[in-house]
Parts: sequence; structure tokens; C-alpha cells
Amino acid sequence: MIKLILVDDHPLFREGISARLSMHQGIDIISEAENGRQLLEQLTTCSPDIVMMDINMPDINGMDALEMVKEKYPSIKVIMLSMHDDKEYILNVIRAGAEGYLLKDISGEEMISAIIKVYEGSKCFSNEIAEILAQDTNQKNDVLTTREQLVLRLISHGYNNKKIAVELDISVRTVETHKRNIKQKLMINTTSGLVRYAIEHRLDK
Amino acid sequence: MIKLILVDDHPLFREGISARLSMHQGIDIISEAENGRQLLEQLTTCSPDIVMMDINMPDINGMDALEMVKEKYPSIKVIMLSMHDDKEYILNVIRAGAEGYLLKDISGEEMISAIIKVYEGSKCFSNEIAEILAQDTNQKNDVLTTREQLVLRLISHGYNNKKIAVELDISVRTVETHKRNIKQKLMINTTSGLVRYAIEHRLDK
DNA sequence: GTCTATCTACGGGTTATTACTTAGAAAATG
DNA sequence: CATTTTCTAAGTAATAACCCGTAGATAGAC
Repeated sequence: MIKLILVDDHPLFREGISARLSMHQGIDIISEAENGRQLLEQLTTCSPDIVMMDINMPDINGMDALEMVKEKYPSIKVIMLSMHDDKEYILNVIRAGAEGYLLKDISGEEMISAIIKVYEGSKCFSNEIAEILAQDTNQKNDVLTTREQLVLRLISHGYNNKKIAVELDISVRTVETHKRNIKQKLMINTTSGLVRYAIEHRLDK
Repeated sequence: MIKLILVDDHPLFREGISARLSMHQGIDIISEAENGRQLLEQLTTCSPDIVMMDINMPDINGMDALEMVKEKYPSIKVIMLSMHDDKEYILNVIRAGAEGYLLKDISGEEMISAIIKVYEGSKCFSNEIAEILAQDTNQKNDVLTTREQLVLRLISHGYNNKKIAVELDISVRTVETHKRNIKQKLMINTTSGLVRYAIEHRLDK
């Protein structure tokens, strides 16, 4: 029997997943949680084999919860769920050590076989995700250096050059240089365009 | 027997809702669709009492589909579903003539009673929504004039003043004036901030 | 040790944006 | 018909952003 905890802030999703997994005898949902905080509380008294968790949740979100679970309970396998087939997310999830990453619109069979695979020690990522990873790993986003990403984030929050300079404690001229390089790398030539890019590619958080 | 069509691009949501509504004998899900296009096709051969539809969907989204359904089949009641408790959405949905607007995280009982209410001719909006509407209906967004919204949209697409002027065939000085007024009304003082605002409040489409 | 990437920063000049004011024409509202 | 709103536009001056190159310091890779 595979013991599983389900974490999602939407009851509807939890019900939907429950309905699916109940079709399979070998999987037992021993508990449910609405967010990362609840999950961590439950883990003090409860030992699941697998945690299946949404990425987007209030309070403590899925990414943070993933990192905390992996730190405190490295033997618990974690499968992340997401609406978004987004490269940035996926890379972070993989780096954080999740055993699986599934898009929410997969079929029940796929979900069950993923859980079993992960339980048996493999990793499992949605087909779409393999494709996404294959696409442009060395493209666009990775070209931005840490500092550039930081500057871009501040830009996306509506900071002007001077504020960014103050915030990062560097010269306005340096901010200008970073900004110029970012624009060149992303082939975007207005600040507004950068804001849009940052938000769309989730580089603003 | 209330005949209902369920429209959502995520099978999981449809399953979750089905599971809930199956508890009630008086509701019959006669069909499901993944997006607005499929819904419209189905409506040529199928006559539901109520369409229950997600707002965010690929291809033809919920808002557009709502308008089309209301135009072609005004007798069909429509309940919109959304993850977001977003004022802009709600106002648009109400203006477009939907009979209901529910947040996806309501309970099964609430959902059933909403369907029955709507079937009987009332309108039904989530409690949260009434609160949201009560909040600041006369605030922020409604103060932007048509022209200002247009300018804001172009700003959010990365246009600079000159390009906007060319696009709208007005003087750069006029664009400056509009922009200044927008900033004042929204109490935002950078262009980047405007882009963010526009995207977050969905004024960029 | 050399090479490369990254972060830092400036000079000099050009262009864009902003701040503050004012104001006419047209349309909608009363 | 009077009033208000909206869209239009400009003067003037200050400020910010952008474009071009250049370059030192530091850390990591080969």
C-alpha cells in the first residue's frame, strides 16, 4: 500500500485526484493538506511514502514546501503538480530534488503509473515536460547572469535606475550597463518590454 | 432534471465537479467541453439549461464564449467559474450577462444550490464576490477613460511614447498628457509600474 | 598562467521622459 | 443652453534613460 498525502489549496482538485486514485487499490491517501504549512504540521505525526503537491498555494507555496520537506524528510518522495508547463518552474523543481513533476491535465492512468514509478524509486515527469526541457535549455533565460536577473526583477517591480542603484548599492552607471546588457541579450529595447518579459517568464518573483 | 454542460480545459476539474454534482439527483451533466469552441459546436445539437464554464481556457476563452452563447442562445443560463477573485473579471462577467460567478474553491453544497437558484431564475455570485464588488467599485480602473486604457495597453506592450503617438495618430505631447493622467489616476509613477499594473489587471489584452 | 565571464564603473553625447501649466475643440450630461 | 468630461496639444525646463565605447577587479575554468 502506497501511503500518500495530497496537498492542494483547492478542494476541487483534491476531490478530483481522490476520485481518480480511489480507482486503484494500492494507493491510500492517508491525509490531505491545503498548503505547505499544514503539510509540515502533518508530517510531524504522519509518515507518507509520497507527497503529491500543487506548486501554487497560499501561505507556504509548493516550491518552498518542497525544499523544506526534502531537508527534513529526505526519504519522502515528492511529486509536484502544476497547471503551467513552464520551463523555469520545472528546472527549479528538479533542482530542488522532486521525484516527479506532472501537469494537472494528465489522465488518471498516467497519474497512477507515475505514483507507482516514483514509489519504486524512479523519477517521473510528464511527457510534455521532457519536450519542454529539450527545447531551449541554453536559450534566452539562462543567458542572464544572477545580477542581471536581480536587476530585471527590480525593473519589473517598477523601479527606475536610481532606485535600483540604491537598492543594490551600486552606481547608476552600473545599473545602466546591466540594463543595456539585459536588453541586448533578450533582444528587447524598451523598459516596458522588459517588465512584460519578466512577468511572463516569472522572473519577477 | 436540470440539464448542464460543463466546460473546462482541465479534465481534473471536470471530474471534481462531476463527482460533486453526482451527489445531487436533480442535476444531469449532459455533456462536457474542453473549451469555448467545443461548447459552441455542442450547442448546435444540444440544449442545456445551464452552461457552467471556466473563464480561463485556451482557444476560445470563457469570456468570449460567454458573449457568444448569450448572443446566440439567450435562454441558456451561464455560470462562470474562476480561480481568481478578481474585480475586473467579475464586472465584465456581469456586464456580459452571466447568471452566476463562482470561485472554484467553494463547497459542493454551495455549487449545487447556486445551480438550482440560477435554474429557478435568480442570479448567484459567490459570497466573496459580493464583498469584492462592495469594496471599491468606483475606484481605480473605472476612472480610466477609453483613450487612456488604449494608451495603457500600448504601454504594456512595450511601446514608447513616439510609437504610441504614431499608432494612435496623435502627437507625442498628447501621449505624454494621457500617460501623465493615467499615472496620476492609478497613483503609479513609473512606466514599468504601469506595465505591471496593466498585466495584473488584464488591461493588456 | 592564461582565458573567460561577471560585476563594476565612467566619459561623452543623444534622445526620451517627466513636471507643471495652460487651453481649445468636441462630445456627453444636465 | 450651460456644464463637465474627454481628447487633443503645446511651452519650458529639468531629469532620466539610452547608446557608444572602454576598462579595472575578481573569480573560475582550462
